[in-house]
Amino acid sequence: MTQKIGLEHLLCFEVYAASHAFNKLYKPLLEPLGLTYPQYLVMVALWGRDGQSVSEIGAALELESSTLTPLIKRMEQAGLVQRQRDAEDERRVRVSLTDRGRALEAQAAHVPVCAGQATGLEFEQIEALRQQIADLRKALLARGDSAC
Amino acid sequence: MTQKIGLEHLLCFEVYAASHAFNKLYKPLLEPLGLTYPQYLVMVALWGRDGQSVSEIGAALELESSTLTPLIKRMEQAGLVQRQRDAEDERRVRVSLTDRGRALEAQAAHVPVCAGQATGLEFEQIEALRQQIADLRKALLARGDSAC
DNA sequence: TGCGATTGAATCGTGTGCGATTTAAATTGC
DNA sequence: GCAATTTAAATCGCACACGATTCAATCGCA
Repeated sequence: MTQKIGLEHLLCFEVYAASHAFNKLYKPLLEPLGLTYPQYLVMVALWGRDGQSVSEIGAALELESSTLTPLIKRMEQAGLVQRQRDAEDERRVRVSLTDRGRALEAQAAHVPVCAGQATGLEFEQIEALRQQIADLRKALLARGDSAC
Repeated sequence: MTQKIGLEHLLCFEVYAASHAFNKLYKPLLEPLGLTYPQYLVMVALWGRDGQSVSEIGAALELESSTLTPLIKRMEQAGLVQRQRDAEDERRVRVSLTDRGRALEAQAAHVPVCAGQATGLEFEQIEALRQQIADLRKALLARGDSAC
């Protein structure tokens, strides 16, 4: 017979649980900044390049507009970003940082440092693991359609 | 200055995105079984040991009762499990498989095989990566409270 | 024995996530 | 130059996920 597989042997479950664990770790770090974890990722994207469109942010985060639109609207309500239609292409909505949003970058500088420490890993180990998971993610997305 | 960090260098983001990628991969595999991914995890737990309480399932999956209660109720509606108060301790709710729920195990046997193939990794590589992420998860949960 | 503390589920409110659909704007074909 | 198609956001419905709270059952201990 094929070996019965438990949760403790599923890579997918480990990734799922690790994702929740990161979320729990970030929550108290981001709460003082008034950010949720996905909102923090949007901020990281915008700190890297301001004025991206919703779909560009979606490409960077691998999220759909149906997820991002309400999320970004909440960030706009919080005064962190501004949304405006692109004059060149009225279909696009550009998201740009407010002064408050820009100022938050300095206040959030410690966040990735804290998170890195919490992993209990050295920088090189983190990077190596990150790369392995990045390769895994690419494989999953590529072979997702070719079923089995 | 401290190096500005982008999404492409954050381990947490990679895990977050990989979790979504797994979800996308599993969706078409589980759809024919009438299961969502978290529901599938509950089934795996119950196939391993039937009749667990909500909190035991929660411990295995690292989920709260506020997440599991409605999820399991949906599974009950679908006729996969049955919920009943424990006679020994009326606070506990035991979740047991129905015949249909038990029968689903055979129909789902290919799921982890398909997922394994989609990773593009050999069994030993999967297990090695799984172990690394398991260690990471434990570190994150352990150091979460000791802030920084 | 009795009662305060603890435990196990459930409930509630908020915030993701996504597939399907809709709407409006831009692009393509002919 | 205009109809058909494509593209970008937004909307809608559904299903997690969690913290805070509630409620009932059990436990602990004087």
